Amino acid sequence: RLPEDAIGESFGTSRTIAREALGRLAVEGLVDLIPNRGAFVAKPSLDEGRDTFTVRKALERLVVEQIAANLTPEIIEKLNNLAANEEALLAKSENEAILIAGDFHLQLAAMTGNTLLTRYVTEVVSRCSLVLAMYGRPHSADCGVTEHRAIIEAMIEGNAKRAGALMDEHLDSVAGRALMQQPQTRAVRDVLAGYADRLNGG
Amino acid sequence: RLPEDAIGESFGTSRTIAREALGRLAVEGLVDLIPNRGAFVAKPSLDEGRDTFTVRKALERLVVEQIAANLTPEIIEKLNNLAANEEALLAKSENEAILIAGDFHLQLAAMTGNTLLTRYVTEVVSRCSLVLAMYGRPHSADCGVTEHRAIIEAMIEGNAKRAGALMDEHLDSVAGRALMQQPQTRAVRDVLAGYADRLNGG
DNA sequence: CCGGACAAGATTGCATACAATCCTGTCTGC
DNA sequence: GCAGACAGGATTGTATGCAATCTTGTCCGG
Repeated sequence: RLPEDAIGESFGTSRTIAREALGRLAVEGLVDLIPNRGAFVAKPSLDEGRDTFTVRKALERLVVEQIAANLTPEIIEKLNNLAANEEALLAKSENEAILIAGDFHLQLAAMTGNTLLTRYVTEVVSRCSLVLAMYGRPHSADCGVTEHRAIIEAMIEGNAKRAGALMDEHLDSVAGRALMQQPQTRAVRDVLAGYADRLNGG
Repeated sequence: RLPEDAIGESFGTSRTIAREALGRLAVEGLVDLIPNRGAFVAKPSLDEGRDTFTVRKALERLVVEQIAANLTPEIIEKLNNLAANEEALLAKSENEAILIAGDFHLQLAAMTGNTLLTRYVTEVVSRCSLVLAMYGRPHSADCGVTEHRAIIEAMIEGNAKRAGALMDEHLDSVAGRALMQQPQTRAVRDVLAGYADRLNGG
């Protein structure tokens, strides 16, 4: 549970701002907003999780296709930097791998220059992170660096189709590791998550 | 311009609600919200318009592919009803053609059962309507009924690829009629739109 | 011992009040 | 005649107060 008073007070502001923030998080799908009940951390079902990944695949496929189709020298340089940066960061601290991996997808989206597309990708990436946090096993959210590298190379070649296919594959593998496998353990995790929520909330 | 007071009063409510509504419209891209300045009807640039259509194409392609890939008897019936309804309504009143055509795309999205996808499609359809209203010539927003019919048939056949391609084509033709042609008349329309806004606002 | 009604507390929904910011028109000085 | 400063008005940003709704704990009746 996320009462408005508590949020506002913890941020040194009033309920108005907290309310607004919760509203935004609600449209982003990170919190559920129940009328006259309040805000709760979103608890997407497994089906909703899959739906999110479905949309994400379509959007990110568009991202890489757009980039590959509109190559400029600056874009190519950015892509190379992206790959180098990622490897460097990942070698340094393995703990923040999830955040770094998410950033890769976000920066890719930003490279399209398409504001709406960037916003949507940002949203689905957040949602997917939440889904993975709920249903994924440890490390299942890791984006393989080699997969990223392959996608980048395909884009630099200008091979939009291949880049799109690779991104699709990549997201499938991330989602698959978390959402498709071991359907019987899901129920257990669901129950556990439910208890955790109740403990956390009340 | 859209002052909060006026909106609230016109709806018989206070600024709080009006403000919230404007916030929602802002995330939907229908109004621009400028800090300390207020809300204005969104005036997307032509590039933003094209970006919107780009995203829309990817999303609606996903919609028809999803439907074609998960056919059930109920879905097929709905699709047939959709086609029949559209023809009937369109024959009756030509004036509301734009709204009816938009509804077609929305109902299609809803059929996927994917909440997030439905929300995104709803958003991009709204945005595209705005773009067409700004830059399109009269009737350029008409969705060809025959094109809709063709898409439906492809879906019923279970031919996801063909349905996707047809939808792509369809949206290209709608966008193309409005956004690509006659780049020199664009400037004129821009100026006119600017004047219209100023007259309307103040 | 258990189920339902009821009251107290808590929390949201909405309206309003005050402060901060910005725009507009005017006035002065050059 | 014009640029810049300034005051007035308007509008947004935020906080707070009150009513409505929901939850929870308690008490009574069966």
